[in-house]
Amino acid sequence: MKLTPVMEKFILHWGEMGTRWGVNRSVAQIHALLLMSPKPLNAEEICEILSLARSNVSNSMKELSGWGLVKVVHVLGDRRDHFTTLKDAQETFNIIVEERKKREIDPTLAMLKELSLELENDKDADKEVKERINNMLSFLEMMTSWYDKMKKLPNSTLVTLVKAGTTIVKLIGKG
Amino acid sequence: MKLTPVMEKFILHWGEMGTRWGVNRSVAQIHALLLMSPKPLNAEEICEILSLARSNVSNSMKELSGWGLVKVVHVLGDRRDHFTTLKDAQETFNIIVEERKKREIDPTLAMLKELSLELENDKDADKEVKERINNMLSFLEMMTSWYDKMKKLPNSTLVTLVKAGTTIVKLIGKG
DNA sequence: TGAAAGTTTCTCTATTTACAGAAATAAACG
DNA sequence: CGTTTATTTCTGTAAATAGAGAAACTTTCA
Repeated sequence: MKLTPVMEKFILHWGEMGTRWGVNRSVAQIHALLLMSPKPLNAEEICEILSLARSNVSNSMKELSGWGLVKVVHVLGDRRDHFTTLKDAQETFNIIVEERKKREIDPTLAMLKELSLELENDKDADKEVKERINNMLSFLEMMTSWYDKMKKLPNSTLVTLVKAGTTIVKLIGKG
Repeated sequence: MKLTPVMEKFILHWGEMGTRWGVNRSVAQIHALLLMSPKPLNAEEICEILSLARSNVSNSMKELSGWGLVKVVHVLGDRRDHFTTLKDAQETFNIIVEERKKREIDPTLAMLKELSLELENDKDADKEVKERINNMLSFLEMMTSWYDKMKKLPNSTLVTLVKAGTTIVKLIGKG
């Protein structure tokens, strides 16, 4: 497959952003390539197109699978694995948000719960500290329980809700 | 200042998570320390408590200022800078989300706009690619414009909205 | 204005992470 | 079953990042 200039720009950008999103350049570039590719690609093709080592592609595929972002498919008469990724922006976004929550929020939530419990049975504990820990904990709990509800909704409902954003605020009344 | 076991746990955890959140351990530890500290701390105190080099603290303070997470205050009769951070979870969260959006979303939004424009004036461009770029672009635009509206609301309204999450869905009707 | 106190910038090293290439393993087919 | 093809794991090196300590610079006050 030959990359068009647009594809190349897209892949390079995605690769650079990858580091900010918590994955390395290779992983993000491969994801970008699969997003652009009209058909599933095998590992060898990915190596060639992106000039990456075979092992690097292998490991990156594993990481992308860990994120749930790539699927392995097979082509008739070819025993090699071929890889695709979801092409829908919203689905992709949902997955990334979910995974990042797991990695970036859940451990902190667990830690806060633990500390909150410890502080409860601690008569000498500083009142201010107790208060702040509990403030963080209850804020995060509120946000995550809201998120859990939202993610159960079908995407179409979410779109409706998001588009209705301003209307909702008016309905509920400010404050 | 002497750290209690709870504070220490909190600081160490925050430090570890920092790397996942896109800041280094020192920066995250300092932020955690300021979150727990009952009073503003000067650089020297931070060095001692966290066993960090003076220069490291200085650079970290600069980074935290860049995030808008710390404020410099002065104590009467002391010429040294003293540092505090917002103690409210929601405010802190708002700032972090805003900053991460700037770093993690905005550049991609700009890139997609650019590519979308290029593709528009390109008769030979692959139709599929065009479609995917535009799908991503319009999804991100929808999300960010929703976010821009939400962030204008006072926190209390946001809390109401989040708490009313389920009710809203029922009001709007599924789909 | 110069000594002291405070802060920042610079330089060098240690640590971590990324990634290529080789070796090892596993699967498929004749 | 051995040979070919595909994939993964291992090992070493390069690159990036973090962070200590020294040097340079700035501010404050006597």
